[in-house]
Amino acid sequence: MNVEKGSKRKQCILNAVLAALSEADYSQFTIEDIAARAGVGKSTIYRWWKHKSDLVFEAFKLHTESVFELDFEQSLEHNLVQQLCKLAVALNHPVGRALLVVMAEHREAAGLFFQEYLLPRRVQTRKLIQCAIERGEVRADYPFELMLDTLYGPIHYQIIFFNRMPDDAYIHNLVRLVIAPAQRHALLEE
Amino acid sequence: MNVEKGSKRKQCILNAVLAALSEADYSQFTIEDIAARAGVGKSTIYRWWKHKSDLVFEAFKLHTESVFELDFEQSLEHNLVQQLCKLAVALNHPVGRALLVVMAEHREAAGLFFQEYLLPRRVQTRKLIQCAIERGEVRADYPFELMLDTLYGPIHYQIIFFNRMPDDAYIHNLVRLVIAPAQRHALLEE
Amino acid sequence: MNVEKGSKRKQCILNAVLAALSEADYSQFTIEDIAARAGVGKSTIYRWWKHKSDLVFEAFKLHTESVFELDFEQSLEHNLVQQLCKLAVALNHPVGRALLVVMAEHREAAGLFFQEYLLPRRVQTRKLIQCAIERGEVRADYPFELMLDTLYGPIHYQIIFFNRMPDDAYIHNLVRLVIAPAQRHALLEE
Amino acid sequence: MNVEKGSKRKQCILNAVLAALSEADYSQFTIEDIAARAGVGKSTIYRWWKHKSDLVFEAFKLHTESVFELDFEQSLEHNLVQQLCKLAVALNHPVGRALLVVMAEHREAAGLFFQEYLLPRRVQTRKLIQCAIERGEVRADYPFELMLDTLYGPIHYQIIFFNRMPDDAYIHNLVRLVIAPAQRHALLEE
DNA sequence: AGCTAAGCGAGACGGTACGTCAGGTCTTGAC
DNA sequence: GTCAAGACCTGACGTACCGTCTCGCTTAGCT
Repeated sequence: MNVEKGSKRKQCILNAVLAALSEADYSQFTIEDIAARAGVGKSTIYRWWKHKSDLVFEAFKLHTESVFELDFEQSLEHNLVQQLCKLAVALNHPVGRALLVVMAEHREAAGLFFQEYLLPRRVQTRKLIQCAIERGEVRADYPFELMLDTLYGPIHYQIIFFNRMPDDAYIHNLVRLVIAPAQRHALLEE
Repeated sequence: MNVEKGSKRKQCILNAVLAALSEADYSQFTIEDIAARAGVGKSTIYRWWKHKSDLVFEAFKLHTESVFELDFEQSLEHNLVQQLCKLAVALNHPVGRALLVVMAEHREAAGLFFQEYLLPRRVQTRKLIQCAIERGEVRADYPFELMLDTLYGPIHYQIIFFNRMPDDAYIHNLVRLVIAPAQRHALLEE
Repeated sequence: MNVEKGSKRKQCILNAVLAALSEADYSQFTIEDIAARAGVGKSTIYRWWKHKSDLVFEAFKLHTESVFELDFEQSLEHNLVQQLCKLAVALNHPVGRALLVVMAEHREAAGLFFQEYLLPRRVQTRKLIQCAIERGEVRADYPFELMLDTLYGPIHYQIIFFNRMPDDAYIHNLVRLVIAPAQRHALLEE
Repeated sequence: MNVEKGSKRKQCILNAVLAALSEADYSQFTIEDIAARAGVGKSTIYRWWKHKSDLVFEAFKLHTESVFELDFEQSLEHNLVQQLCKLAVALNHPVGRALLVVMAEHREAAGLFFQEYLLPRRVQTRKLIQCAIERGEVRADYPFELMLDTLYGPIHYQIIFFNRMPDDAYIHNLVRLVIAPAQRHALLEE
């Protein structure tokens, strides 16, 4: 099929993107290099992706498909720790670093990507929280949106500013610190 | 004096940087434009700043001198709210946006800038916390480093990913949420 | 066709070179100006010509195609006068002046150009001399290589050092003076 | 004295020029390099020489003072051979090469230099010819100006175009070929 | 001997052109 | 008919020198 062929090519190009970003960071990432690696003409790339940034977005999606998977059977805390660990690894990986550059560079594109990809994942996490509430793990009247920012924010902050990937211990401490009040209040109010 | 003369020119160039970044974002920010705005040869810029990133760093410093001023007479909460508000404004300003791009792009340069400029400011905040401990505002045994990440992190996260400047209400809520446990414990332990 | 298309653009660039050199001398001759005149990017020029000198060489070839045409029906003297007259005009033209600068500046490139372009023309002149010998115009045992230097040399010398284009009278006298011995001996030996 | 001091400095600069041109050709010849070599500020150079070309002219004069010395006791032929040999060496030396570049580049400056320096030397040679005429070495009615061009021209021609320094044999043959008619005619008319 | 003014080194400065590079568009020939 | 290959225009990069200019520091010459 046409579609299949196209898909095959797209896949090939995205693999080249992942390979390129794994070898060097975003500053040496060029379309021409990707085309050469993929054995493809530049025009073929531009046929499907309007900008270099789109390539990075898509590569990041490919690279982080599993990061946002939740296990509704497990506790909220366990899920958050798992997710943040995977997120930290993903963001610290060259592909994630590239994503951060692109997000910082192209505000509108960043906004779109956030709306279309990251926000829905966050919605999933909200659903998880809802479950936790229903299971009595955390109290219901708590600013969970804000709480999520205090979880996701520090991960990004550490990577960009401290230039350091938060390790498991950091993330464990972070999660415990942040969800404690939501739990403690619950306990207190009992 | 030599110093004054040099400073005058440098000042002029940095003003051009601020002007340029105010009119358009970092992607249209070019050395040649800065040189033209400042009425200066390109070489004069390259004589003092090795990279475009250095220009941005310095412009950011200039632009945020007052952001990190603390008032040790006031409460910790008040200081944090004030500082985060000013930080949010500064980061959301084109100069701050440019800084974020540069930090994401140039890891090493970012590390240096963080060590030399941002970390010392954070040390000041730590001192403020020490005061607050001594004044009994907050308990002593609390992971304040981590707490600071949960304050600074969300501000950056909101700006980069939500593409939105946290407003005063957000920051008030954030600070209250984050320092509450440190205070509550203190109260509880009395 | 590819060739034609490329040729068209190359032609366009070479025309720009000729135009530029006609308006100002080699010292104001810049690649950027050529690119602008030809409505072409700089890189397009650099794709085909490694150095500015190559542009000048090629422009000179274009400009002097007819200079070295010989008429084997005519006498040696007549041919030499004709050729030297055309050569004088060509060298005195801005394009020729530029060639002289480039030849003086880039010895190796000059050597190549001489080998590949000027020497073959000189070989033609040698053939003409051979004809003249066979026709009895000049004697066979004469150092014609050296003689050619005493013809071409003064033309260049006048242009570079006297900054003056040799006129027809000068060239007539020169040729007569130089070939007389070759002829006279022939006569004497009869 | 002021003059002496200035002279000392000028000498020092000219030595630096000769040294620089001996090590690399004119294309790497920069004022800044000369200033550094001479341990002198750029402004000191520009105080005495308006342009880079003037430096080359003066260095060439310094370098060729002895080239144009004639020995009126010796025969015309001997003098010409000697002079042309020395000229060939001088022109082939980097300083001479630089002179050729500058002459080709700056027509007006070249004209001035020719008028003020080279032409007077040629006048000396004319005087020598006058002696030769009076001594009966050569006939009086001969186009000696043109003849001189056929001597000097080929030397320059060989150096610039053949990129080859004429050796003694070449020069001997050249001189003999060129002055033979002037001598032979003299003989014939006796 | 001390003082002042010229001369100087050092090198910053505004420019101009360089040659390179990559982005994103457009063309072409082969498959 | 599609697509790799790559030519093309654009525009910024960072570098190298130019010729001008300003700065203080010598240092000579006069008091």
